[in-house]
Amino acid sequence: MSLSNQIARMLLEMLDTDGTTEIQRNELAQSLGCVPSQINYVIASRFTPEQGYIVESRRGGGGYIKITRIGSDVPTMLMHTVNSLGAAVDAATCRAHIVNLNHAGALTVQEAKLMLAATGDTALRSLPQSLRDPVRAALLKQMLLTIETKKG
Amino acid sequence: MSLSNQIARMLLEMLDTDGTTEIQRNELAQSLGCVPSQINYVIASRFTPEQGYIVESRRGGGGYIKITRIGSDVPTMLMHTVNSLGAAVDAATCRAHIVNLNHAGALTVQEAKLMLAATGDTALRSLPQSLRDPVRAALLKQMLLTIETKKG
DNA sequence: GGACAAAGGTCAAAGAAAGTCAAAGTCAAA
DNA sequence: TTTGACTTTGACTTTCTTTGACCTTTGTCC
Repeated sequence: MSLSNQIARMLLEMLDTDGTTEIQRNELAQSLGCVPSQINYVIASRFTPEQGYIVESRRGGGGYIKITRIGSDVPTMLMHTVNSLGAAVDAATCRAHIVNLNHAGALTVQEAKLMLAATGDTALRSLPQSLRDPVRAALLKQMLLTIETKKG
Repeated sequence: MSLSNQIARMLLEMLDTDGTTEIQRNELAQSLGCVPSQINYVIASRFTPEQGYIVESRRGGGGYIKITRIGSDVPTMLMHTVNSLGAAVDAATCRAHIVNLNHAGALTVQEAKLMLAATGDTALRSLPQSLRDPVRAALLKQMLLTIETKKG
């Protein structure tokens, strides 16, 4: 297996946890026994926007390279989530959906936070238990549809 | 993490209380174990007007450096709105609040849309009339508090 | 008012990362 | 065997950080 492939695999593995990873170019190159610019080559050839990645970096002391995987098809994911929602959803499941969509890049941190605030038990505590989950489902759907409209 | 980043984080933390902070350059530098001019560097590179900060200072005995976050009245506005909310709020009033905060620059368009989606009658239609306005108020409060946390 | 001390300000040099690019190497397909 | 795409390498560039020497402003005390 080529060196580039090894590096790519390693990066891919790091990305697996939560779709994002941050490296120090020189450090990684050293640990792999290659020149630093090799890392650039791998990123340029295998982690392009076309292939679904966003790369940010910073030079100078404390510099870094950050790679983020973007969700394959955001509108589809959103629609999928909306469709998978029944007439009611409990707080934990709802939270999982939101966190998931955020990690997949379908929701910004800000959007996710707002949605968590709206669908959390704190906001719905005035309601009798029996009504919370249905309202939560309606809220989540309505908000996801808003996002979808924006991005679709 | 680089020294500059640490200093920036520290300053940001100090700002969190009320959007303003006053430091003694030499003292802070000493406590961080860096040269005083490092503080200037951090301020020049991360607390510019473009990034929403005003910096004032004074030399000589009793000198200081004061950093103020612009738009620190946004949290105030949000808090004001939250405080003005009673235990219930009807759809029209709620909508007015949101539109208002958006025009005032306290909410982005995206945030406003999400909040409108969550507090609109569509999302709450499964609830009996008597429960809608209280829930709406709780939702709005909870979401505004989220925004506030972000920006305060 | 002048001298001195106590702040903060400026700037340029050195250091630390990452980026670029072109030359050289590899390898499989035509 | 030639060609062309893909890799590997390293010299050089650009950007950001750290440091220290020197400057300016302000306050205090004769």
